[in-house]
Amino acid sequence: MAHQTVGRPRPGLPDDPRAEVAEPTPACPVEVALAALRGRWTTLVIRELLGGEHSYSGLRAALRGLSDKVLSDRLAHLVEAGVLERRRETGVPPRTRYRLTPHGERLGPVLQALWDWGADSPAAVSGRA
Amino acid sequence: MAHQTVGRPRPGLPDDPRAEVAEPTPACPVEVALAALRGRWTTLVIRELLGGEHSYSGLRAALRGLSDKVLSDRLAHLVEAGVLERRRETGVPPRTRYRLTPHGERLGPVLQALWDWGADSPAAVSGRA
DNA sequence: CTGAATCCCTGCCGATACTG
DNA sequence: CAGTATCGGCAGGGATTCAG
Repeated sequence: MAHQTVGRPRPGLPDDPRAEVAEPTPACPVEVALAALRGRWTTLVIRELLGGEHSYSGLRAALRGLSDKVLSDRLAHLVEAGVLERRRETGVPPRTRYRLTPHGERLGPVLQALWDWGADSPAAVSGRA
Repeated sequence: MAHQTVGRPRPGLPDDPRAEVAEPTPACPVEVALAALRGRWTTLVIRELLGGEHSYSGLRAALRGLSDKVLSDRLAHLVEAGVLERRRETGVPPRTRYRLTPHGERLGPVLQALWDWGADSPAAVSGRA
């Protein structure tokens, strides 16, 4: 009775053998998710794409301060993680469109959960330096 | 109609000014949450505490491979983030108990969301190297 | 327009040793 | 038992430059 936080029979933590890992391994789904979100600017890139697909320069325009290197790093990483889909428009001015995959769309609730927790955080409320 | 993923009127993304940040700033609740979870071993430490309070050595025993430095780093960081509470038992053998704060307990659903997404991830399913 | 290549600097993490 | 001190290696990230 002391802790039933994760004690529900959902396809999650308690019964799954991967929940017993004693080391940070890629086998743990939580690590997989955090690995996908890892890196500065990553969530902001996702947030832009949650609002609809964008071109490379569109993203760069929306996220000033983000260098080319980091942006292309993030995009490649997110494509690799199955979050984004890259579509090249082979025209005279080469265009590339980035959009969320269905799996990437499902990050919406995840980010929402992170948001809700963070918004409720004492650090966010009391403005602790 | 192209994207209603975050289009619900929950206390989250669309209407909140903090959702429009063009830079990774601590003002964004998502950043707050990810900052709390940041660092290797962090989620595993939290997982151990989700199963009930532990002593310092209890955590170290549960998480072999985790050095003292990193463990105390993580604990201090999580206390700072309002996730953990440290309670010193000033007895003859000095004991220190770590337990989740109510706010820390609320990380349960967050980790669940991360788990669910990661478990559904192509990288986890198809075992992509 | 869409990146890739390079350089440098910082911060994280692990190992070891030491203290109250 | 519960940490802190110190050091070194390595990866992440920013600015700039170059290429397709």
